[in-house]
Amino acid sequence: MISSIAELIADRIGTMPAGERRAAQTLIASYPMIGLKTVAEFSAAAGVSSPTILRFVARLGFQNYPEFQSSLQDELAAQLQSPAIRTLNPPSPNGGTVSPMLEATLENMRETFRHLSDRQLADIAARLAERRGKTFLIGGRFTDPLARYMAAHLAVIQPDVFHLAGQESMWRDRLIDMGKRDVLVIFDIRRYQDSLVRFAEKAHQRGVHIVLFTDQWLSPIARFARHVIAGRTAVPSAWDSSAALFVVAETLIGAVTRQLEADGARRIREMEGLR
Amino acid sequence: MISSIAELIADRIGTMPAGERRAAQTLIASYPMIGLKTVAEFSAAAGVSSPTILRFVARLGFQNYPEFQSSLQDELAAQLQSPAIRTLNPPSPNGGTVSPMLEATLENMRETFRHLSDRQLADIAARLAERRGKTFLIGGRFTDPLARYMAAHLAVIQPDVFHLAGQESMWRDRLIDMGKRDVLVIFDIRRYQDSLVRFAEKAHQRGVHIVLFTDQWLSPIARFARHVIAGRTAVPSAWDSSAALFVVAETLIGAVTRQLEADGARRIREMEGLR
DNA sequence: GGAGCGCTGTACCGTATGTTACGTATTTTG
DNA sequence: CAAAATACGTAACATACGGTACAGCGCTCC
Repeated sequence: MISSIAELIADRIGTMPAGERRAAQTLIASYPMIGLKTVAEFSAAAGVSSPTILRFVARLGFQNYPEFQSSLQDELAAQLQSPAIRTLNPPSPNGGTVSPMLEATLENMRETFRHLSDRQLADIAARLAERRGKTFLIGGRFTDPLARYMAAHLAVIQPDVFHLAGQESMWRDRLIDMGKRDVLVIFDIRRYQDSLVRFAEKAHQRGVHIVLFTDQWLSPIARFARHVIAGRTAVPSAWDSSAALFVVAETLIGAVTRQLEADGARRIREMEGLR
Repeated sequence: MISSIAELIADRIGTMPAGERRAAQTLIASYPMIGLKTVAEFSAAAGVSSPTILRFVARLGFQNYPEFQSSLQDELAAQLQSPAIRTLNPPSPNGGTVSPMLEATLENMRETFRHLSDRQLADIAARLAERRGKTFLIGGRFTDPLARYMAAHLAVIQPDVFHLAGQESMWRDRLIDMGKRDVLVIFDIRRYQDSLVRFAEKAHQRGVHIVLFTDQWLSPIARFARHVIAGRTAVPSAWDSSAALFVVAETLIGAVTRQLEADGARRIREMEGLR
């Protein structure tokens, strides 16, 4: 079975004429970067003419050059998605069935935070901490517990934190209370829920500051969101994993808490007194 | 020092207008693949117009789009050359405040799973999968969302799954329905809630099979529990972290699902038909 | 050694791509 | 609340890119 273009080339390089073989060798030499550049650059690097490159690509079975490039990109994307899990985590002590799940989850978290800057988290935390308006949280079918989790914590350290639960009609009515000064935190991963999208759109129209927790494919709500947190969700299971988003949520909770403490919020001091 | 385009974006995303921010978020979400495609595809994926994409790359300091793409390609090439760099993220590129939190969380998970045998998880999963009785789930003040999360999933793949919510009196009444054949999943971490302990004790007396998710100091409920999952909760934050327990819960959900599929559960097949 | 075949490059073409100008909408500021 | 500034998209534009026709060259095989 041939799964990569590199293998495909290795398989057919024997049957190629001299010029195309040079093209093949050049591509293999710095695989796959040259293939992502233009035909002209490729041909120059290989020391052949442009048509030879195109004939080379055609021989590999591609209809045209862009199709060939897309294929290379897909391959790269797949490679980046699963960044050689083996090479990373210490050769799991448990050889059993749980390990793959844990390994994938750990990797998801690293990957999620890699694409998430301190700056971005700090911005969101700051927005949540500045008590100008209200904070609303809502989630989808499986992610609503995350919204609840976050709401439960935030509600302790600041007033006006509301988790939107129950029927769609229930929270839609709450839109009246929302305005420019308010923040709406939404959790939405595949399969994205229409009701949430509609809700987000309406809130957006009212000028609500939307913070979206979603997966790497981005819920359509990203259109309306001021801040988007894209977490990795793929695990070897029938279900998607929300663990990475959960950790981001906890991080955010911690950051907001620290922020409020730094601001010397009266509420925090009073609360410590109550314990 | 900014070395990658991703960091560059993270640094400036705050100063970008809405449209360009969408472009930035789209790129980050599936970094860097979208950036290698055409402006038209990029703009479509981000839901903005082509000029916005170009303004976005211009703001990042590139003269034109091809230059931006070349830069991305160089970055990719460097990454592919030395996959080691990818893996050793630990020398945290984020010198900021999130890393310690993430590191601690990852370590908590490893530590939690180290003390958790496959056997133990398999036993619990088996107990949950064998449909002799009902499954009840409940949690404490901050962990109840975990109970909800697990209940939401289990309820999809099997009947008689109940999340106990609301007032204490509410779920205490449900005790009448519980018996030897039933399973009660409890989440309880510091500070342990008396109400939960009392509830667990009563359930135990009725012969209910108790599965306890708790922290490393063990809730008093451990006395009555048939299975105890002790997760690490310590993180550099004002709050305890439930992330490790969350991951265990997801693992368990996955295991139960697999088990039921293996059993060829009628319900699973019917459900796939309903989609 | 000559005829035939196949490979390769030059030159040209059509088009898809990146780019720019401008008008409208939206937000910000006084 | 008005006016200015900024941001965004539509549409027209230019270029450079991929694609193709064709001619020359070398190679192979009679």
